[in-house]
Amino acid sequence: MPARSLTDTDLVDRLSGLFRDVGYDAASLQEISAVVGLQKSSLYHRFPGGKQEMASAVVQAIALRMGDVVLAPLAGPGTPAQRLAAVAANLAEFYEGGRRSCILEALSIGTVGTDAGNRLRAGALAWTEAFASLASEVGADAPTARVRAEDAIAAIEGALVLVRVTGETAPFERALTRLPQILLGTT
Amino acid sequence: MPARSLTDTDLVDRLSGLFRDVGYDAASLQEISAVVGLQKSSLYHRFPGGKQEMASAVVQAIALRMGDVVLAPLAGPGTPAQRLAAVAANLAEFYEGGRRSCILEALSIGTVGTDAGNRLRAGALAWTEAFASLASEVGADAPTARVRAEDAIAAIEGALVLVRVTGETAPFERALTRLPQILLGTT
DNA sequence: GTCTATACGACGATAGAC
DNA sequence: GTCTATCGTCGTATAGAC
Repeated sequence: MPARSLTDTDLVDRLSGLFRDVGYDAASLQEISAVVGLQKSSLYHRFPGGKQEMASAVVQAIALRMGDVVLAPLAGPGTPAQRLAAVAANLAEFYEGGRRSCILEALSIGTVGTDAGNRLRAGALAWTEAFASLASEVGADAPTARVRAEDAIAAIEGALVLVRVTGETAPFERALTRLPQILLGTT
Repeated sequence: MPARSLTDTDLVDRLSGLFRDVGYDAASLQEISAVVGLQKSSLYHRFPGGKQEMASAVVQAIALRMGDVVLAPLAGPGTPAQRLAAVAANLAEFYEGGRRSCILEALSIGTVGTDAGNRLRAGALAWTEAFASLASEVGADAPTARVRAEDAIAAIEGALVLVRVTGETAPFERALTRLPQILLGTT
């Protein structure tokens, strides 16, 4: 089989960056082509389903990435607070201090296909369950744990929106700082 | 002067609905034309600056609307808690229980022009100051008040994102319920 | 002020050479 | 697997009749 000029990983990474920055509909194939360094027809060779399949692959890749960023540290050793601190550090890096958008938000509006949409929902659910599981660990009952998890994710997502509108990153940094309060009930 | 088949208010209201639902780039002139019931050329008569001017007008109109929804009740009579409850009720209606997106989020991604972008930032600032002013009223110092205001808005925006992805409106309702805690420090 | 008709470039997507 | 070249459609925007 002929060599790929770009690994699937690199390809999807660049796609992710673009979709996170401009959303689905504003990401034209022309711009995608420029960003990844492949002609449009080559993109269709990699993604026969076109732009919608690219979006779907991006969501899948980021869901996988969130496994490393969120799920893995939570399953690791240390106290709940220590593990959550590791997650916060990872999130700060993943969102580049709040300057990059979340795919949950950037790809949930517009003409994205059902495939990517379903994967987005699944990703949100997985994230929620991971956070909820940590809350349970420190004594919260199931409904409370779920509420805390959703509130924590909402705090992050909302802060990212605020940062994008205002240009000020402080709200995002605070959202990460407040994670223990929201999730563990630490005062 | 010839009669308008549609008032400016009605026109912009319908534009707002569409932009809130699909964002800027996915709102084609064809769809806009169908939604407002005017031909594309008539839209250019009303908005010589094209789609970007439509988006700008939408942001301006919603900023005005937020005056009634948020600023006015906060300036009215009653205790801070009572006034905030009125705001929460208005927000529940404005966002239709979480099923409609916020323009701050829907129009802050993609190829929206600088005009709409500047108005978005101004709107976010006005909202922040209104909330911060309420927090000050119950004893928070200026920096704390601002932090509380931003956290409150982030909680709402994040909940709206979560609702759009998952279809569950509970996080949004909780965000409104928690407004007093976040903003007034009520436990 | 709204309409029909149209310009024309950009869009997503495909064909076929290498 | 990537490329050049091209398809047909839809995008924003305009011209000019009424």
